[in-house]
Amino acid sequence: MEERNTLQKEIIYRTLREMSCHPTAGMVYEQVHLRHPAVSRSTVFRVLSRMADEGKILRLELGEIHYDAQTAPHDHVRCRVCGAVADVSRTELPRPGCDAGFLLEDRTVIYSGVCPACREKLQ
Amino acid sequence: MEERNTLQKEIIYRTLREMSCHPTAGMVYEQVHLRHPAVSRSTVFRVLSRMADEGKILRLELGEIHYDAQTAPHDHVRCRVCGAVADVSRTELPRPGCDAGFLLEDRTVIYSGVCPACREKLQ
DNA sequence: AGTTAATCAGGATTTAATCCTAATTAGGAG
DNA sequence: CTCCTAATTAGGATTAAATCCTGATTAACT
Repeated sequence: MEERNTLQKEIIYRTLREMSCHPTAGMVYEQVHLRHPAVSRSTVFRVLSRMADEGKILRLELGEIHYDAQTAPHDHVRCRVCGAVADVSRTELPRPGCDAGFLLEDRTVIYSGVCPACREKLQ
Repeated sequence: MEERNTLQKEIIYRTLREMSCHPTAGMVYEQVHLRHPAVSRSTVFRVLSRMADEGKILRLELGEIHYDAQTAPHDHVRCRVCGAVADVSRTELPRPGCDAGFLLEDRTVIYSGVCPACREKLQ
């Protein structure tokens, strides 16, 4: 028997799509739990992790793992003040001269900076 | 009173410098503990974290936090098979067109790939 | 040498993530 | 439609990195 379509998967995926804040699994669980208290936390963690393995969503490791329903190529920026994560357009990256003999397959670019809201507060 | 020079800091920093594997705090503690069993785990975590805050060493977040005594500009690659981390030369990165209103200050580039040893095993 | 605030040891605590097991259920076969 | 079975789930236990706490220690200034 192959992959099964369950209500839980549907709920979790739809919830993630509605969250534009690049949430952690815990944050997704909180949202899901509001409307669907019967869905367990294990299920949220497991389903998100598997969907990321399958490439249906993106997994972002920033200390804690964040998820992103937007799978088109893009990079990320994290606010060093409040921790907010946002998308930035992807830039071309030349191959590094020294690669230590690794076969390079993919790359993750995370910018660090200050988000608009925190820029105001710092003024 | 300002920062103090302690034997523990000296030991931890020298140990990190001798480890070229981009260790986690736990891995540094293991090494330190072999020769200096009186140094506590809290101290290793605290000292490494503070040194990273001060810019004396680099903090690398890859799920777990790794440290790097090499502070000259460079990027990193992680083997997706065995988890090994190595340095790669840093490439210039054009500013992204869309930055979501963030003030961009820094960036982290982590390549994913296969290390030389795992490339052989996969053959 | 005395003073004091920075630092430490050691253990408790937190928290994200994973693991475990019995119960449930999607989806194919008959 | 009903049965079957393997995939999935709920819920709690467990793991492991990281942080926090408290009393003891100590670097470094006077």
